[in-house]
Amino acid sequence: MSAQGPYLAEIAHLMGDPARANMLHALMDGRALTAKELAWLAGVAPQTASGHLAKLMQGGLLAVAAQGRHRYYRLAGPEVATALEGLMVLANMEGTTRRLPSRVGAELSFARTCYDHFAGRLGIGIHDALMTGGHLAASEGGYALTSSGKAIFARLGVEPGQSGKTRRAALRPCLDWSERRPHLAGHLAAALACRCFEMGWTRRRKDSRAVTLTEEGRAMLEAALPGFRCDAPEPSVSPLRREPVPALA
Amino acid sequence: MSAQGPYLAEIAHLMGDPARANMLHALMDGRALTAKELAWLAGVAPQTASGHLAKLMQGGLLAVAAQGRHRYYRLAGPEVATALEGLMVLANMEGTTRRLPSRVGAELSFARTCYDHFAGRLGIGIHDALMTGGHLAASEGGYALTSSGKAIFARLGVEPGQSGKTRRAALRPCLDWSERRPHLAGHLAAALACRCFEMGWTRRRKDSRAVTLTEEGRAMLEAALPGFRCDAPEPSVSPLRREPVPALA
DNA sequence: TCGATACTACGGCCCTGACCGTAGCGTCCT
DNA sequence: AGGACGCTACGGTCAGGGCCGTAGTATCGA
Repeated sequence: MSAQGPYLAEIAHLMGDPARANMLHALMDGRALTAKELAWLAGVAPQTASGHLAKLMQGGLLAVAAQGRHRYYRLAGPEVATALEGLMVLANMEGTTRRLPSRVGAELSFARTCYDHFAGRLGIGIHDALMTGGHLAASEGGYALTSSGKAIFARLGVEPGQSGKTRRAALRPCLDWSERRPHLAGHLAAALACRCFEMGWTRRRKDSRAVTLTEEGRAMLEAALPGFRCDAPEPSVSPLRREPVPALA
Repeated sequence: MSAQGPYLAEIAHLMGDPARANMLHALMDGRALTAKELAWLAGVAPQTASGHLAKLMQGGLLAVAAQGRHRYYRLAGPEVATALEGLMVLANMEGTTRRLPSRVGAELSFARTCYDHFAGRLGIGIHDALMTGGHLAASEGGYALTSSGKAIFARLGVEPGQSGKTRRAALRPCLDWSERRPHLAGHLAAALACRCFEMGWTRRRKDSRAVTLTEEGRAMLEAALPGFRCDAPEPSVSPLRREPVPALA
């Protein structure tokens, strides 16, 4: 039986505490945050957060970079984000009874970052436009760009460069937890997202993983990506800070 | 922030108990097991198992079918298996310190079922042969078969039938936790596995997710799938029942 | 050099939840 | 009908672990 169970439980147990889950969720946009920020986000005292972070480190889920008197924590790698996404798919689907889709922040389901790439309707719009345009080809473990796809990326300022014939696919589908359809992950997707932030086509919100698509960004994507569409986000009601809504009872 | 954290933690917490993790792991081959079998596999008394199963049901991770005085539990859906796979990737990778790959049962890493399709080197062999042969094309969220791919599946006795233009891809990559490379999932992969069991090309082990590739099965796959290769499993040392090896300290 | 800040280490409180005992209900076999 | 079996419900016990208090170490700014 290879004794997988216990290890599986070890990892899941680490993610199964509300405070730690909040921290991991906050880190899913790929940024690195300080212990204090994470403590605040998780809703616990810094001492408590420190203990949680130590456990997550020991479990190999986080990596840390000490910089002066700050310690910046980030997810240890894309596999961690992938695993979390898998759980979030369940968390959003489980028993139609609870968690109605409407509860998901409108901005968040419109566009957000997923570790290092775009998710939400923006991510899906990009995926679909490339797919229906025939710019994606099957490749080891995911997609590769066809020549027309490479041209599109080049036009957007992302050099598809071979990146050394790596094992992992440059692009791969990643199931979107809010839309329940795939968007694009992989290092080319990350490079595209990076380029979008760099050029001001998209902007990060301050205290959320939500992303804003600027007018210029929309124009650029529509020009470069025939068939791209991505309906505007509904006007937000309230930023809805933290203090999670009361559990289901 | 959309209060994802708490829900995420809820699901992860369910998976984070050793007994429950063992149950879920045992169900990952897609079969349905009775409460008593699961109790035995998890190493707890039936009363305890019953409680765990109720929790997993309420969490939406399991589905149950009552048949006479037995209750057959199974995973609620492929998403659950996917989420578990995501965690197992972490569990096998985490800190090179613990869990050396050698600990994974040789038979298990050679061939096993992953929910409803093949994983391990067998699954990867199929994936790679189709991929390098150019039998896969990119498709919404995964792969589709090219015409040559359809011919191969037809030759193996699997009718690729459109299955009604569903949203989900017929084939999609699924990261293999033992080999750390993708194998094929999706309903066509499931149909292929089903066909292989049906024809006696593969056989299930009794108390393990490991799968045996018969001589006939190997011959069939090599004949139908140009480029297919799948090295034999190392002779197993001992079946290594359960009683998980002592934790890392 | 001194204080402020960021973080971690330790200790004690307390609650969640895993466990199994007994008991009860429904189903199958003879 | 009677007994065996599969499963679940309930109650008591107990350990694991989350929480924050205080205290200690390292870094930055003046």
